[in-house]
Amino acid sequence: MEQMKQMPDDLLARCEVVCIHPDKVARIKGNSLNTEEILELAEIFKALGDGTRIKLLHALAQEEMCVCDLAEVVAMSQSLVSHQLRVLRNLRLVKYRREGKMVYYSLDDEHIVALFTQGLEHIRHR
Amino acid sequence: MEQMKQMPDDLLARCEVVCIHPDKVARIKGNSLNTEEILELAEIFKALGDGTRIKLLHALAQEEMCVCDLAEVVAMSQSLVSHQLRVLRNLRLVKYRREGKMVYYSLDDEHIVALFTQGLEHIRHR
DNA sequence: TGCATATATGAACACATATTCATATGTTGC
DNA sequence: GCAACATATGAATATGTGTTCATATATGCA
Repeated sequence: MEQMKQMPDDLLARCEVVCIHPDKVARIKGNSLNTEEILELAEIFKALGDGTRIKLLHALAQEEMCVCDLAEVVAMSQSLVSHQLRVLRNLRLVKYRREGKMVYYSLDDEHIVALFTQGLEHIRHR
Repeated sequence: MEQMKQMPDDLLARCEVVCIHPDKVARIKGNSLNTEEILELAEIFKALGDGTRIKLLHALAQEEMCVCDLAEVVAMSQSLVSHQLRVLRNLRLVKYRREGKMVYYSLDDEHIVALFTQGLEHIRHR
């Protein structure tokens, strides 16, 4: 802490460890994802990063289902299922249609199944 | 709440909304992932569900890099990068090798790149 | 209209987690 | 040994998020 006080101002301004390979760093930096892509990617993966939502998506990957059936399948409360379906809905991972009192959900994106499969491959091969 | 008190005990024991399509529910339930698979899948996707880790992985997808260079590339502190690299290490998504004072990280799994690509495809096609 | 059912949602809580700060560990060279 | 550097890590904090509870909305039926 006291050594910080002795550093010149320009070094203080940088406030970071020195980089070792400036050329490599510049090259990789030039090929980085833009902010929007990073945020969207993180959102998608975050949505898949929860056991309850994985169960829901895996069920819906097989068949369209109504909310109360989904609740039974994943053995959780209707309220929780509804909340999580909204998360998936907002990310357009699932779509829904109303039929009388019931609402039927299904997958809205073929890529999701592909991500699932790839993820399963991953954990099964090591 | 008072209506709960009036319900017969067996209904209270179920304590859930009635399921509408028992046959369908049974079928989907029979084809569900096991607990361990769900947990592992969630862990992997959770690791990918963070902007900082996405940046790190995307950089490592191009080239092996040492920690201080990674910190410079993602424009974050060395401490944070180290913490996040540990997360990726524990999940065996990255591996490392020591060379003198420096530690070089690289991807430990080809599937990760595939997941990345698939995710990018997803957000770019809609 | 009123009641029952199916779903959605706001609020609250508990828990996880990303980030920062300070410091420890490990390596090189003197 | 010591000093400088690269990395790792524990503690603290702040923010996010999964779950529950109560309640609201919407549809169908008598």
